[in-house]
Amino acid sequence: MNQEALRTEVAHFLEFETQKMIPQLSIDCVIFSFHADKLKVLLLKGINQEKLNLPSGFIYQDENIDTAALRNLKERTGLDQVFLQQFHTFGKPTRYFPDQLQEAILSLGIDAKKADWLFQRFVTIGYYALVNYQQTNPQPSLFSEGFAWEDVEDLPPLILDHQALVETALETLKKDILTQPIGLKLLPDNFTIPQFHQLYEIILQRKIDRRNFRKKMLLSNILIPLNEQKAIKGHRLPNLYRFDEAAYALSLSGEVKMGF
Amino acid sequence: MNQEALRTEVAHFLEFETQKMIPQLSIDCVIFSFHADKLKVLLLKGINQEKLNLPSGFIYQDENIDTAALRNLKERTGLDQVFLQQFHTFGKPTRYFPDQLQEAILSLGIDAKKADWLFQRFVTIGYYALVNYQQTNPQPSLFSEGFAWEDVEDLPPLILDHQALVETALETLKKDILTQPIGLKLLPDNFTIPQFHQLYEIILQRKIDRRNFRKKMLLSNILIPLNEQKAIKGHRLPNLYRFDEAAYALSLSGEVKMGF
DNA sequence: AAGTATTGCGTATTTTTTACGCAAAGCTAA
DNA sequence: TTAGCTTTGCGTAAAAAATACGCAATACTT
Repeated sequence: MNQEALRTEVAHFLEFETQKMIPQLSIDCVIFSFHADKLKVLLLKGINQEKLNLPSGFIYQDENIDTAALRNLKERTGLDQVFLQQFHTFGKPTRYFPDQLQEAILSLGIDAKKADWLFQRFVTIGYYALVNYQQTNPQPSLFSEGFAWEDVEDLPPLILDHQALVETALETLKKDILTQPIGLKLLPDNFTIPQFHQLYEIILQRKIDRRNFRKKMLLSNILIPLNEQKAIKGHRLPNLYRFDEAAYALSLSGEVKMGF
Repeated sequence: MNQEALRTEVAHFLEFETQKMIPQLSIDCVIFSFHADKLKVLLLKGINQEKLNLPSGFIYQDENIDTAALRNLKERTGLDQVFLQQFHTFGKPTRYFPDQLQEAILSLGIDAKKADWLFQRFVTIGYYALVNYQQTNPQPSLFSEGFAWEDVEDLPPLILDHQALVETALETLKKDILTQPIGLKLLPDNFTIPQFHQLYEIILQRKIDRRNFRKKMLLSNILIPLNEQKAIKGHRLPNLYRFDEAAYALSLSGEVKMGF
């Protein structure tokens, strides 16, 4: 997008959209996917910014916050039916639009008074999404000029407290692994047990004996064998499975194990 | 408080305080305590309101949201060192100050224009607190005229979505029981195993064999026997214990059990 | 002194988790 | 062709945790 077109869009946003929105409150999305045996998070590159940022958005006055999060997610990924969970709200008093990005906006020739709406302190509601890497088609947002899927175990520098957001989202993912269909939402439709195993090791952040993992998953009856193998070079071919969604849901709805 | 004094206070709040605060964003606290073998939640009675409400508050522009929650909690309970956890943010577009309370405010002779700040849509950040019933000294707030500790299992009608807030807080409490020192924060300093057991049954919402509960807790080493009994009529006297806080903390910090 | 209710302590069984051996399958290199 | 390497798939055994439940001790009531 060229400078002039950007200026027009930003000016329009500040002139007509912001007045329909809740001030000082935003939504940040931590969008996870699983690709090449790694857990990835979608990041955007802000205009004139070195550091990357999470996709963000605002809330219309007549809009439910969950709906706003879904809308933002759709704008950013093109996806309609997304697994989305609120995980935490962040409200340090120093949460402002990054300085460099402020300068970039103003240097477009935007009315500073209008831009003030953006430059106030913002409290942000964090959501995490689980998406299928293959089906996702990321799009940069108004204030960004590119995107990237980054490995959660090797994140580049992020703006503001976005690093903390990702970490908190990961903690939540860890807690939710027994109660949410995380495998179903992150893995491709057809997957192997080793892939599933790898995903668990990343999320739980520890080694899990692969033979015990396999046994437990097979006994739980949530896997439907496809009688096909995945083509991989160098060794025995792993079997492909898909989830029995009903059985998966059932195995999750069971009471949280509490030691009693 | 008489009408005139209330009018003055509300007018002052709207004139001088609201302009230092984040608009359309509030904090609601679900304050739990344990008393007479029941889990209680602190509720306030709004002026002219039939239904009860949770203690609420607002956030100053230069204030961390967690700090704001603590401040509100202190104002409402007099407690300084409180266990407080954010659990969810609620944002239906129809979250407004209750109609009857709006009328009550306006009937004081408050400038309607000023009062509009209060009557906007509000998104609210939910926190839950665990307090020691004995040490708590609840105080009604600006817009309320009384308080009550109500049994979570038998709640009276609440305003807006406050019922949902309590339920979500309870769900969170259930999830947190293995990772947070819930017994320590809710039980009196000296307590019996049957009390602890009762608390667990209420939070987990199911029967737990009392003999297995006792065995597990004693083996976990978090209980220090006091060599005293609690005086209760009608049967054998239960032993009193206090928590070994370090051991309790240690038993919680352990990895979440995930079945692997 | 008998009856009732609750606490404290113990044993036995079942279920779940953990540890780990080993053959099968597919590729590579000699 | 075959030996070697790697990863997958399947199995057994031991350890740990959860569950079920019997029963005596204590304190009050009648």
